[in-house]
Amino acid sequence: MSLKFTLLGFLNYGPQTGYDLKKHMDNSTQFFWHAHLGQIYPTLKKMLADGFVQSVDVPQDGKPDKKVYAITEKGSAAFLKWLEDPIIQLTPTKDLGLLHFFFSGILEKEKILEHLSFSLTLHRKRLFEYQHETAAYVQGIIKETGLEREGMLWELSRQFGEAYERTYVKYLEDTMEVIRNKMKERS
Amino acid sequence: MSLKFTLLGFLNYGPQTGYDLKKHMDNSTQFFWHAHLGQIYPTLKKMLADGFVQSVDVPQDGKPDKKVYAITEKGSAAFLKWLEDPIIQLTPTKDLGLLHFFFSGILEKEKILEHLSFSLTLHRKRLFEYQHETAAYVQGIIKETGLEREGMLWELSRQFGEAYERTYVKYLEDTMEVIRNKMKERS
DNA sequence: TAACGCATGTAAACCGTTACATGATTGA
DNA sequence: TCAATCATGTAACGGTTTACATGCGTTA
Repeated sequence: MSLKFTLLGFLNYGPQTGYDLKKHMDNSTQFFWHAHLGQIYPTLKKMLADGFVQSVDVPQDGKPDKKVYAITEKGSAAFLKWLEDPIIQLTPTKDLGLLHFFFSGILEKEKILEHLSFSLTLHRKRLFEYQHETAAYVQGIIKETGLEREGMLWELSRQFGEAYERTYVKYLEDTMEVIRNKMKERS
Repeated sequence: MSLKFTLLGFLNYGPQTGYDLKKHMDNSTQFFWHAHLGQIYPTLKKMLADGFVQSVDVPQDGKPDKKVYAITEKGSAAFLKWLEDPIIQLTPTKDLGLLHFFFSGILEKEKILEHLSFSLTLHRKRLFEYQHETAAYVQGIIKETGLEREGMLWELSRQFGEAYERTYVKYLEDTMEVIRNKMKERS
């Protein structure tokens, strides 16, 4: 249900192919909504059948044909309706790393610290990505499109990601200290 | 695949029914791993068939019969193996609220602020839950079980939830200020 | 008396990932 | 020459939610 609105959201900026949509998602919504091509193509097909989008086949030479999708009146209306209604529930979170940590009581202290350290590496890397690659991409798109108002929201969304990873990194650092200093060795 | 390990993790503390497992999850892992009974029962059945757990039927009066599951040697070994291997990838995040915000450029400023304010209410409530209900539950379970080492990890996991919601609340407050002061009205 | 808690389960529907299949062009 | 990029799609599988079905006891 939400992938549909994600796709409508991007198509609302202009006509694109499924392949383009995937790339845009990978560069922006990736960190709060992602999808694989194996899900995107069938979803677009269904949206076409339901009249939310139209499509035009564009032959290309040296490359496979493109199927360019554009949002319809019906699609626009459905998207606007979705935007105007508030999101009234928190999206349930899943985090394998935390689950793993939660159950780690039977492991040795050193092993727990090793796992936390690995997790820290991953989150530092992600934080760096937000601060550099993602930040640059957002600025690039803003200049390209000239969409100042939208651009502000894109940049603020990126800032959430940055704040989240900053918190995660700090948490892992602090937690490692606590485990190191306060946890007893296994008996 | 991960629900299996979640269930093994709880069964590792002692034999329980599917219904018990659901309640424990709702009170602890809920915020980083959750499941419905409609998924838990079939998963336990499969784990039984695969030899990871055993079960005993316990008749009760005035209440339906219980099916109490216990972890087996094979289950223990599989769980320990899972614990010892590091989690080498970040779990992809989904957050409908952020997705919605990301695409809100065509809404009026007031509407965006309204949505953010609603989200803020939800996150403040969740933060409060972490600080009170969840904190009390964790302390209760630690006293009940006397598991000091495990208890430390349960409490640290709760603290992640608290830190996360604190960051979220601060982000929403700051973001509302930015929108209020810096965003142009729709032209 | 209506709702909630206890307790189990199945079935349908839906969402999401991975693998398979095709095939030319471009860059390392 | 190998990998990546462009471009589309299907199929199999797996994970997740929701609805349905049952039924007694307790509490509001």
